[in-house]
Amino acid sequence: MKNENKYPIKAVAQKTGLSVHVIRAWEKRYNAVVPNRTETNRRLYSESDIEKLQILLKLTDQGHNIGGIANLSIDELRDLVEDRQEPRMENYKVQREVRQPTDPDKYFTSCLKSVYALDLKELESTLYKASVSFSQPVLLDRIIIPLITHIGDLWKEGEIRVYHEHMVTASLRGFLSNLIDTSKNSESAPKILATTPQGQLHELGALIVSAVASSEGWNVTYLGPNLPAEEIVGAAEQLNCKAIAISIVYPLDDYMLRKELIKFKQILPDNISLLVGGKGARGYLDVLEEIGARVILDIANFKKSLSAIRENKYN
Amino acid sequence: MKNENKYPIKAVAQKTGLSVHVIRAWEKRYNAVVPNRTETNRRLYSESDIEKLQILLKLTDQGHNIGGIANLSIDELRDLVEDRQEPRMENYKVQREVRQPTDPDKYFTSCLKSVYALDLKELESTLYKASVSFSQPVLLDRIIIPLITHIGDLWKEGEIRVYHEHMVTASLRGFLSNLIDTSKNSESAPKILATTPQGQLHELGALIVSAVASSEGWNVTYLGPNLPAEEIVGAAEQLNCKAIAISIVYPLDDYMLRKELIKFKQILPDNISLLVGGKGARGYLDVLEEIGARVILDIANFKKSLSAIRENKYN
DNA sequence: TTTTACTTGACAAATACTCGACAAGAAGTT
DNA sequence: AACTTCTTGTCGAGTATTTGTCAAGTAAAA
Repeated sequence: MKNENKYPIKAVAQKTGLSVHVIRAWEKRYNAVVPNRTETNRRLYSESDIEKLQILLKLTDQGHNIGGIANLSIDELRDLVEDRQEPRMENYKVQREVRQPTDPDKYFTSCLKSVYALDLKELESTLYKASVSFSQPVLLDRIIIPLITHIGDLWKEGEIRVYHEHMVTASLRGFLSNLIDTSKNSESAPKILATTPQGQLHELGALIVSAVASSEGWNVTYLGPNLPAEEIVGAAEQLNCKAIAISIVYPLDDYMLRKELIKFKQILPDNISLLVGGKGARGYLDVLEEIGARVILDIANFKKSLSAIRENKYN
Repeated sequence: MKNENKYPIKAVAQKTGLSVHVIRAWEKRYNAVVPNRTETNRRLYSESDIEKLQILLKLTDQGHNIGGIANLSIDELRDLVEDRQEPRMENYKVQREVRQPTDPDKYFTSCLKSVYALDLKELESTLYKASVSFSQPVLLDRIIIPLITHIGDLWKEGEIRVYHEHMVTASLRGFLSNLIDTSKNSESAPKILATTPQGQLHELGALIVSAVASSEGWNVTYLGPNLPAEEIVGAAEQLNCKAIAISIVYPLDDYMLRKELIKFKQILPDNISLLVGGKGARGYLDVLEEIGARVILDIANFKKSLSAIRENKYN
């Protein structure tokens, strides 16, 4: 058994939500928890000390007076805790069973309709429903990505107005950032940074990339669109990222963007991979080759590159 | 296996957010991290050195005293780190709502720290906790709005880099769009559209506006930044909005923006109110008067205008 | 030369410790 | 209902320890 007296009083206070005053008072008055001390008389608590304090807090919230329960053992305390009602599994089950196997395409067209109608509520609730019915890959591949590319096409052809595109972006951004959920993947997962280079205001591509990378177990930081090369690299370095993913949508050939991309050659460290995707990437193949970037043509391709980088075949 | 000792102390300071003084002090006093040296006695840190320092910093924020943890191994340290993701709701809600340092300022400074460290996870989890502990107005007035204005100031003074500002934007956007939650307010609630005019890429102001309006019971459609006047009005008309809120941050006087604003005079229907806010709005008072816009100076002001419009005293 | 990094020693602010006191509320008594 | 008494969270004063910061002098780099 390890000697686990590792927590100073401040950490205990933060973990339990008690104030340091109260922790000391409980010790002095009732010997609720008597921690070991360092040579210089500082308190050092063990994990079970903390657990006991947590239970005591819960019990006092439930009406017990601290003086009466403080000197009980952990086991005795546990018996006192009223267990709250069980999680409501039934609800979930019912949903699952009732749900009929539907076609992703139906959701897709339904989303599209909402976009035309500028009906945000409808769009979001459809997306939400879809996210319950389908796995994340299906959701991405069959609904969200088609939706985005379709919107992109319509926009280029002038079939829809700018505000349509903005609305979809805003809406999907919210939806996808839920999907990404930074806290999901562990600290130790490899990190990737997603953004678009300066001048590129269309961020949906970068959002897709973020969602895919997240579902592949990466730790994604999404920085929004329109960042200069130095900033992208600076952020990637500070975050210790293994890779940078940038998305280029439009236009197909832009002198400024070309200049912006070339900057990467100078400032990108060896141990960071650069992935470039999006419809617009084709227009810059020569520059991309020169700066040593990987060009991503589709999602499958992107996933492959991710796992290659992860296994250090590259970098 | 390359044992890469390639980071000089300055780089380490930038990556970790610690000062060079502190890094050296930790080495001298506790041998926290003992880097290799060049032939001329300069420190050269490895990646794992940096990682250890980052973990140490996080742990000190979590209440550990540096002297007590500095000589632990990386693995031992990792075990100590709180991976606070699964708040078992029962514990959390009951405890946190009642107890905890109920000081919004603490959350504010804690958020600011996370921004400096580029620690998205930490930032979002702090915001989440704050949203549990405080009412929405307090959350907005005491934490989020100060955070945004502070970031804005730092940015203007060149104290932080562009990617800091982007990170906060991306993160807050996700967070606020949850807060706004389009489906919350009823169909019959008055509608408002929030955005920024063409050329204005800073969207945080518009996001605040959205959050406030939503908490006042409006039905908010957030269209993201950088929309031409025709598009804004077009969208407002199609959505049957009672009001349009646009945010101007910077620069204080821009010819293009002036032109953009004047367009509203031509195309804005009588039954739609135009509200203009943000630090940058002061620079355009003359134009704004001409186009019949309401200038919003602060949040209280904004709320008043909203209820006035709602009651049809105006429009 | 000017800037940056290194070491050492010193200082001051922050933090933790003990003890004692106070006040609001709960519980018991008249 | 009014009055004790008890419980318990909070605070302050005084002391000790911990820790971030800085200055001075030297060495290396630009």
